Amino acid sequence: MNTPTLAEPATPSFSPLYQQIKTLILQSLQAGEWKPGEPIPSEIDLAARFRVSQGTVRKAIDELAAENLVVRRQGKGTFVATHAEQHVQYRFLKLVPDSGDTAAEGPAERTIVDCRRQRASAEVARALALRTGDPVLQVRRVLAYRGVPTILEDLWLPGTPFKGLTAERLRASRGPMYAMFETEFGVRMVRAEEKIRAVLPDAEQAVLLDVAAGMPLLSVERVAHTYHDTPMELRRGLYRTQTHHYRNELG
Amino acid sequence: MNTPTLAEPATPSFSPLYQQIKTLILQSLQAGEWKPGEPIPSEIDLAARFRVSQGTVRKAIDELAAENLVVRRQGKGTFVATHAEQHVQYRFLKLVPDSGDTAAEGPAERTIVDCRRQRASAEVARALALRTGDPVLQVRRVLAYRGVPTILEDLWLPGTPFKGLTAERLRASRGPMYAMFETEFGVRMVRAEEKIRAVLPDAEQAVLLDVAAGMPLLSVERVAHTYHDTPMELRRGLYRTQTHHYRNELG
DNA sequence: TAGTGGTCTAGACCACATA
DNA sequence: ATGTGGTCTAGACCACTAC
Repeated sequence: MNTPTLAEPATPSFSPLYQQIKTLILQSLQAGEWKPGEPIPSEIDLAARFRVSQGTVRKAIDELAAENLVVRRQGKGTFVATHAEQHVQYRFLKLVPDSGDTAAEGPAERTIVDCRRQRASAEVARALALRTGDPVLQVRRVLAYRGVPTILEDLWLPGTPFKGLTAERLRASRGPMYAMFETEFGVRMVRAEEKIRAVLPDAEQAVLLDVAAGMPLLSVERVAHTYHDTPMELRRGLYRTQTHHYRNELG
Repeated sequence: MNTPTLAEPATPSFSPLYQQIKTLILQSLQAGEWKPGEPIPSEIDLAARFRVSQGTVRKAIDELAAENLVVRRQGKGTFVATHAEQHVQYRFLKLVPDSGDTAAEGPAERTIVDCRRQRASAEVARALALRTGDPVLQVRRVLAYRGVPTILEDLWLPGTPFKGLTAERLRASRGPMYAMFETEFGVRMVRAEEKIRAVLPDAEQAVLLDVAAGMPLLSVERVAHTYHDTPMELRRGLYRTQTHHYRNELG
C-alpha cells in the first residue's frame, strides 16, 4: 500500500512520506497537543493515525529526536523534550569552569537586576521579527559562581507571548529560565544561534561584574527560536573568562 | 538468518550488529583502505562482505555520515569525507564577517611566520597525549582578510606523523591546512573541541595583529582529533572581532 | 504479562547519475 | 540500461519498563 491518504503535493515539490509525517508531528507539538515532558503516542498509534507503516513513523521521530525536539526512552515511550527535567540543565549555556568539574560548582546564584516593559528598538525588532516600537520586555540579571559575579545578561522578549512576566515571577522561579518559559508561558526554545566577540565592559557593566574597565570579556549575543524558527528571545551575555571558558565541539 | 558470522561478545557487553559493522568500516577508514575523497564500496557490496543485510550496513553508514566521516551522494555512492573538496571549506573555522557575506570576502591571505622543531612542554604533551620532551613542530601564522591581519595562530603538531613538515611546504600549499595534512601526511582531522576566552594580546601578538595592547581578542584553543579520538593538533588562535565574529549554533 | 522502543531482515519501488 | 543511494513496507525478534 504505497498510496497514503495524505495530500500529495501538486507538481514540483515532492517530499518523502516520513518528512510529511514529521511535519504533522511537529504541528501537533507546536499546537501543544502534547506538553513538554509528556509522552507522545507510541509509534504504532501514530502509524495507525497517519495510515503509514511503523517504520515510516520511526524515521520521522528519528529526525525529531536528532533535533532534540523529542527524547526516546526505551521501554517507556517518546517524550516531548523540555528544558526542565533534562539531566543536562542549562542546555544552551556553554560556559564551564576551567577545572571541568561542573558538578562540584553547583548552580549559579542568580540576581534579577531589572525587568521593564519598553518599546523595541530597530535592532531588537529586527532580531525578534517585530516592528520598531512594538512592546518588548527587557530583563537584566547577574549570575554568580561561589559568590563571584561571572555572567551579566540582558534579555529582550516579545511583549505579547510574555505578557505578565515580572521581576517577582523571575525571582520566584527555580531552575533554568527556559524551563519557566515553558511552564508559565508555553514558549519552548528549540534552537539558538550565537555571535561571540571579545569586548571591554562599559562603566555600568564593569560595576555589575566587579571587574576593571580594561578587563576583556566574552560577548555572547544569542537569538533563541521556538518551533518553525520563530525568534522569541534576544540575549546578550557578558562572560568573565578568567576561571571559566566557553566550550564548543566541532564535528 | 539472525546469526551473523561475526564474533559475538563474550558475556557482558552486547552491541548491535550495525554498531559492529560501523566499527569495522571505521577500521578500514583509519587503515586507509579508502582514501579521502574516494568512494567506499556500495552498501550491497559491504553487506555481502560482512554477511549482513543491506539495511544493517545502511544504518552503520547513517551514523558515520552523521559524524561527517563519510558523505553520501545519491546515485553516485558514499565517499570518504575530506577537508579539501568540501564545498564548506575551512570546516573548523567559525569566524565569519559581521556582514555574513562570506563569499564576497574570499579566502584569507596567509603568512607563515614561523615553523620550528622543538620539544613538547608539559602542557603541549598533555594535549597531544605525548610525553614531555617528545619532538613536536610549532607553526605560527597570520591570516588576513582584505589586507587586515585578523587571526594569529600557533599550532603544535606531534613530530612523528608530521616528519618533514617545513615552512616552505606550508607556504607552497593552497587551500585549507587540514586538506594538506590529509594529502601530504595521511592525517585526517575528524573532530575538535575548542575553549574560548577573551584576552589581551602580549606585545609580540599585538604587533603581529597590528592592534593596541588594550584591544580585547578572542582566544580560541583547539584540540583536533583524528580517528579513534587521537589528538593530533593543538592550536591557539587569537581572533580580532571588530569586523568578524565567532558563529555558533545551539541545538 | 503486556507494551514500548531497538534491531534486523527481505523485498519492492523511486530518484539520481553515468555510460 | 545499469548501478547507486533513498524510501517504504511488513514481520520477526530483542531489551527494557511497568504492573
